Amino acid sequence: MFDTITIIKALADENRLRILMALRGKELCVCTLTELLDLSPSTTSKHLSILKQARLIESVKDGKFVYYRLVGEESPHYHLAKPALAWLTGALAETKQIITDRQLLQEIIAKGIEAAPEAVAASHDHKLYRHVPGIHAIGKFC
Amino acid sequence: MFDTITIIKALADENRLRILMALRGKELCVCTLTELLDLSPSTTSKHLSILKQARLIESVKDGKFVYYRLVGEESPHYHLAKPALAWLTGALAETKQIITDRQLLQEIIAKGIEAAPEAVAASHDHKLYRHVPGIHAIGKFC
DNA sequence: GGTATAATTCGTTATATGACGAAATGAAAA
DNA sequence: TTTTCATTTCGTCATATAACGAATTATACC
Repeated sequence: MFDTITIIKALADENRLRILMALRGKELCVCTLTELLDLSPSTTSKHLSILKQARLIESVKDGKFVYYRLVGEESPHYHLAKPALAWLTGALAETKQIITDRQLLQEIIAKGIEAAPEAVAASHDHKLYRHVPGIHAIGKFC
Repeated sequence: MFDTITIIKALADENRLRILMALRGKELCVCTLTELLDLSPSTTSKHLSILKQARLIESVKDGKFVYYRLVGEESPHYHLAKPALAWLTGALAETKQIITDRQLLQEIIAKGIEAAPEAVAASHDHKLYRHVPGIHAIGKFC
C-alpha cells in the first residue's frame, strides 16, 4: 500500500504528468524537459527525483546530460509502474495539453539539431552524441 | 486533463483509498466509515466530499443516514472512474491494510446488527431499515 | 414539542508541497 | 587550466492539505 501511495502522490501534479507523457517511448534530458515545462532547472530536477523515488522513471548519465526514461520491463519495479502508466496514458495521451506538448517537444528537439548539425553528423558516424541535449529513442519514436 | 488530476489528488491519501476499497460492491454510511477509519465524523465527511467531487463516488440519503457508493455504470462519470478504480483494486485489494479493513468492517456491521435485532427483522419484512447504520449490498457482497 | 443521532460546514492548526534562486558538483569545451 | 554548461542540493516562501472541535441542519425517537 505504501508503494502505491508513493506512486499516487508522485502522479498528483500536472507537471509530473506532463513529464511522464513526454517520456513515452523515449529518453529525455533534464534541460529538454525544463524547456518543455517552462520551469526552473531546479524545479524540474526535483520533479524528476520524485518520479524516480516512486520508481516510475529511471535515469542514465551520458556525458554532462542525465537522461530520464520510464521504467523498462527489465526493472523489478515495472510490475507496479506499468498499470499506473497504462491508466494515465489512456486518460491523458489525447488531451489538449499532452498533444500540445508532443508538438512543442518536436520543435525543441528540431531546434537543437539545427543549432548543432556537426553533432548530428557525429551521431550518424556512431560516435557519442554529446553536444546537444537531443533525444534517445526507445523502440519506435512515438 | 483537469478531471484526471482531480481524480489523482482525490486518490492521494491513505484514508480515501481505504474508503474506496471498503465501498467495493456495497454502500456504506458515514458513521460506519468513521468507525472503520477511526477518524472524527467531520474528517470522514470531508474525505467523502473530496471523493464525490472527483466523481469517484456518489451518495444516497436514507433517513438520517447518507450512504456512499462507487459510481455505477449508469453514471456519466463512470468511464473516467472505472479505469482508476480498476487500477487501484489491482494494486491494493490484497494489501495487509485493506484485508484488515475487510475483516474489521464485517465486525462493525455484525455488531450493529446484534445491537438492533428488531431492525433486521423489519428489513426482512421489506420495510425500511433505518434503525442501524447497516449496509446496502450492491450485487454480491464482496 | 423536546431530545438524540447522523451528517455537514466552518474556523483553526500543523504539516506537506511546489516554486524559485543561490550555491555546489561534475563533465565538456576553450 | 580556466571557463562553461547541465544537473543537483539547499534554504526560503507561499500555498495546499488533513486533522480536529464547535456550531448547524435534518431526521428519527420519545
